[in-house]
Amino acid sequence: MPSGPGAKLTDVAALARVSVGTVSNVLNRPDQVSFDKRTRVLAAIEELGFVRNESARSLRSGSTRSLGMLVLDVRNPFFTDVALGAENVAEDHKHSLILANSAEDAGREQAYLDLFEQQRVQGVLITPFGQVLQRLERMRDRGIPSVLVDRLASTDQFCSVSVDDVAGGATALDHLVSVGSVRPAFVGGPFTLQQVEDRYRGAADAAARAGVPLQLFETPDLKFERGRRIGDLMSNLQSDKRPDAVFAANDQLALGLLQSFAANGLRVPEDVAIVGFDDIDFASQSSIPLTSISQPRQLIGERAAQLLFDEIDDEPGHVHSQVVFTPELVARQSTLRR
Amino acid sequence: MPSGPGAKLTDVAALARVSVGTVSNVLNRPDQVSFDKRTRVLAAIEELGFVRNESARSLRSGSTRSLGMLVLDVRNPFFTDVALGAENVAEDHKHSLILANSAEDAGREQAYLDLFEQQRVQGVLITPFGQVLQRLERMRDRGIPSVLVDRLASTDQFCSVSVDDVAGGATALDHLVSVGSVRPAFVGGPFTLQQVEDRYRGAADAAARAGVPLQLFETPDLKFERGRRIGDLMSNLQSDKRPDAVFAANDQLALGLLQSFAANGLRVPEDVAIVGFDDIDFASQSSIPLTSISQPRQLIGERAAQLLFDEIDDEPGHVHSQVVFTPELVARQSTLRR
DNA sequence: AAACCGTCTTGAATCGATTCATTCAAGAAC
DNA sequence: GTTCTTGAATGAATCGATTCAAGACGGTTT
Repeated sequence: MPSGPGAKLTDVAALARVSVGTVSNVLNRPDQVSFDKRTRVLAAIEELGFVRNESARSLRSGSTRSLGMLVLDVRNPFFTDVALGAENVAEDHKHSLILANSAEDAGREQAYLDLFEQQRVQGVLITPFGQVLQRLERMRDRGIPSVLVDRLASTDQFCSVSVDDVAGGATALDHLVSVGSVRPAFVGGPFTLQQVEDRYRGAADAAARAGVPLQLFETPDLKFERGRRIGDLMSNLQSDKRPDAVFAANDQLALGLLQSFAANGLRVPEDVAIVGFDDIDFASQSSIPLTSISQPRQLIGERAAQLLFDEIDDEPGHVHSQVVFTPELVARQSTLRR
Repeated sequence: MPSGPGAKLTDVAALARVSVGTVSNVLNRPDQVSFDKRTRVLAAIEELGFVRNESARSLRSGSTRSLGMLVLDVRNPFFTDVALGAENVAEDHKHSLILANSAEDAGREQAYLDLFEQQRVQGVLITPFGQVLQRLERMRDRGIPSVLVDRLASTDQFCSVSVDDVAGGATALDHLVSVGSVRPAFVGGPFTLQQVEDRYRGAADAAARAGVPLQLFETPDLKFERGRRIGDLMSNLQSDKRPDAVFAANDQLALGLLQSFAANGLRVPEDVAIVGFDDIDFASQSSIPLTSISQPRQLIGERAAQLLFDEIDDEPGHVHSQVVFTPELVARQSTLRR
């Protein structure tokens, strides 16, 4: 019968009639302890229901076993997929991942970075929202490195893992033109998000090359509901003014548009074709499956975590690297009439 | 210019020419410190870039400022919404929420509970997967209480926040019958998940009352891909054997079914009507919007966190309570022909 | 001037696991 | 029989913030 709360290392040592050092060794370097003492200690641990106090452990040893991850929006499946990839790598390194949500709010972002510093996490994976690069540099100088996720590092001060959003934007627009669009539009915002900016720029360049105009619908966020509203707005335009194809800055927006068009009696893709970005699972699961620009979501998380562990383990000799994946078009029904 | 890594409390005290106790007071009870010392201390903190060491803090004070939350599947938007609600309440209490993902794996579930114990979290929010109730009781006896989320506590040993899944199941089936189904089916599993079991039972009872048979398609999980496969399987049935309506145990399954039916040329709802469960955002955003049984997702998370804080704060006099929300039908196009 | 009071401030003791220099035992080498 | 070597075990010192009993200070009252 395990007993009450709060057995500590010394209690275990007393019960097993060994020193505290030996108990600690059983916990951390079990092969350096003789068989019979080891078994005695393990039995004592079991009997007392001893659970090691992580605070004491990391205070003394000076290092925690955790990473912090700060994403723009936990409700966006893109980010939970990235987080999943990162979590798997963290687990391999026997670290845990603390997942936090800045919710596109600069204040929350700062608050969570405070928290990560206080907790002395070993490193941070972050999709930045506000102006945090300076702060991240400072943290790195104090021993908490970070890796930028889904965002190319504009300096050589950080590792980053991202996709080539400009190329992705161009791919999307080329595709729309190739299925016959002559009045394409871009929907997305805010343009302070680098991802949005880049996707737009890629699309705008491609449109210029193709000799078609690109209409712009700027939005304050990238949520479903926003897509719905923009969709309603477009649906009310005269058909010769209405875009015949839309490139949305992410899939949530795109799905909102899709639903709005369906509700307003517009046919997709005949009246309006749609391309999204991210290729979240729900894109293909939608009953008019959505054409999207696919990012290797889990892989992004995995690589980011690997780079972070490189920097953590290897502090002095570490060279920052920028991993850039090329996103791929996945053409589905929302742009392809059958 | 903030200096190097690792300024500690004593450094701050030295620079501000006060004692460590005073610095600690500035941090924790600022109103008990005179104005000029307080400003001196704050200036020193600023100058040194001091960040308090949470490990040391919680070792000495004996308490952390964090909750653990363990969900079945972070990739399911239902759970991220619940987590969001919980996180907001945690934030109000100046606690942070450590979000972890058991991924419907009993081993991971145990591992994360180990972690939470070692970290001495103040409490745990959990959607149990394996047999963990005994363990949770033991943890509570040692001072780490937990609240069951999306799962009715079968004992009076815990607080819980859930919805009435039996009623929800009945509502779903009644609705299908009311729109004309005579050959409804239930899709879901594993039945070791209480939620699945209850939703099925409610539906089965309702079917019996209505005098229709209820076909059962049992699944090993509740993911999209599974729904797609079951959908393909159903689509290949002869039309007089094929269910004319499906109640899926959650929305991800339902959306998989929806997509499969569309791909196989079955019309929804004319050939097959579909009801899901959870009413995640993507349910309504699907281009044939999905009828679903709605749960107050964020509210579930909020109430669960509130109950947990009640128990944390109020340890001796705490009475466990079961909050049960009644889920609501949200009828959309997947069951209503226009 | 002594006694008293409330408000600030002080600093040594403390939380619990880890570390590491030191001790010990037993076998190997000479 | 003595000295070395090796592997295991020991336990006091340590990590950094918090706590709290005790002290300092300034002002009031008697």
